Amino acid sequence: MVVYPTRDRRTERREATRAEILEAAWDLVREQGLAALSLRDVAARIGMRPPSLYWYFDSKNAVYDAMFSQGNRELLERMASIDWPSEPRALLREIARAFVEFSLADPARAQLLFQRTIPDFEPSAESYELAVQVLEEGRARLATAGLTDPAHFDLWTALVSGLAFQQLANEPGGDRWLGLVGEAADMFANHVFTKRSPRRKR
Amino acid sequence: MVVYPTRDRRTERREATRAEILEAAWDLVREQGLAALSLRDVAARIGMRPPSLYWYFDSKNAVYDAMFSQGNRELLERMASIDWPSEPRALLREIARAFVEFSLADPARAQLLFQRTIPDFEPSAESYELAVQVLEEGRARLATAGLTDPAHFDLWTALVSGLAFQQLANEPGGDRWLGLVGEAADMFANHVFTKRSPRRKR
DNA sequence: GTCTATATCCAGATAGAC
DNA sequence: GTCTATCTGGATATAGAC
Repeated sequence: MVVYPTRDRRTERREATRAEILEAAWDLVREQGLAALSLRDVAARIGMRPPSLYWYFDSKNAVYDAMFSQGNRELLERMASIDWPSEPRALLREIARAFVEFSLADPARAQLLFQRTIPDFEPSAESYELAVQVLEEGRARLATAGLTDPAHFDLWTALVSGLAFQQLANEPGGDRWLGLVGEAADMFANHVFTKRSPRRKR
Repeated sequence: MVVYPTRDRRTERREATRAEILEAAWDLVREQGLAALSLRDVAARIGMRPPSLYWYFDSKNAVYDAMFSQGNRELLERMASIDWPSEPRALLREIARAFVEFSLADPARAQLLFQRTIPDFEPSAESYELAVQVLEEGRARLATAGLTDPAHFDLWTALVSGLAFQQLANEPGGDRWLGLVGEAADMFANHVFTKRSPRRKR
């Protein structure tokens, strides 16, 4: 009886090369901007000819798609690795800080994950699923602080992403908005946790 | 004695054609995305051959630059045309609403003005001056409500642009975040207008 | 002012040899 | 798996005729 190996060395090697291609692609978008990515440059960086990349990826957008899912996975891992405080206000501050720092750490990645700026690219269903998961876990984390109002969650994402993108657009590498994360989280906390006398509807 | 006309019809015609080119460029970026703009398409749309555009603009980035300054001028006009309430909280709500509506009205324009997403494009000194003016007038308007803390202004721009870009990125054409403008402005107002007992520094 | 013709370059993608 | 050769199309930009 023939015994087949359980590890598929060919598949492993293929995955390793795919990873190498993606690493080169990340380097390039970090250096030249997300939209400036070209398969020629990717191939050159890893010592390949451009057509060879097509053995690993069906198209340029497939590369973007893999980067998109990789970026979302990184965010999920990052969020899962943090020891979250249980006190609600502290929790909000930490979430905001984690998201803003994640964005500032790699502007091109943030652009790919959170903005719609590549003309033809739309994430595949599988990759999009990861983005949904990011959002759902964020929602769940806020729920542990007692925040379950969907509108409050939307307000929260606007506030936090606004800090990150203002920092990136107006002072990349600086900390003017990064330094406001704590104040912003407190402002939000005061808003959602403070019981006020009901006012007239707007 | 020869009398020269005071109106230069040639210059007027040239300016009219420049405006026509820009209008076509706006149409195209609205349809296909800001980054997808090509001079071929612009020329085709107005019944010209691509080289002819170079009589009106030095380069493609010069077209982007003209669009950038035009967009900022539109925002300045829009802001100048509004009859601002004097009551601070109402003022904040109106400013936020005006900015978000301006952004949603033309996503490509908002991308050009407020994000850094075109790899090679940087606004000229003159155009950048307009962007600075937009910011300074915003700062001045908040100052009329008694808000002069620079950090508060940064927090404000993060909050308001965050609403606009979350709307555009996640639900273009919808109103999930647009509908939060009033609540967001109130949250900010409560934050900056409420005197609290001083807390320890963070 | 607008054109034709062209230069130059770059892009994504495929065919098919090895 | 990776290559060479090539297709096809697109881009910005310039030269020079009209």
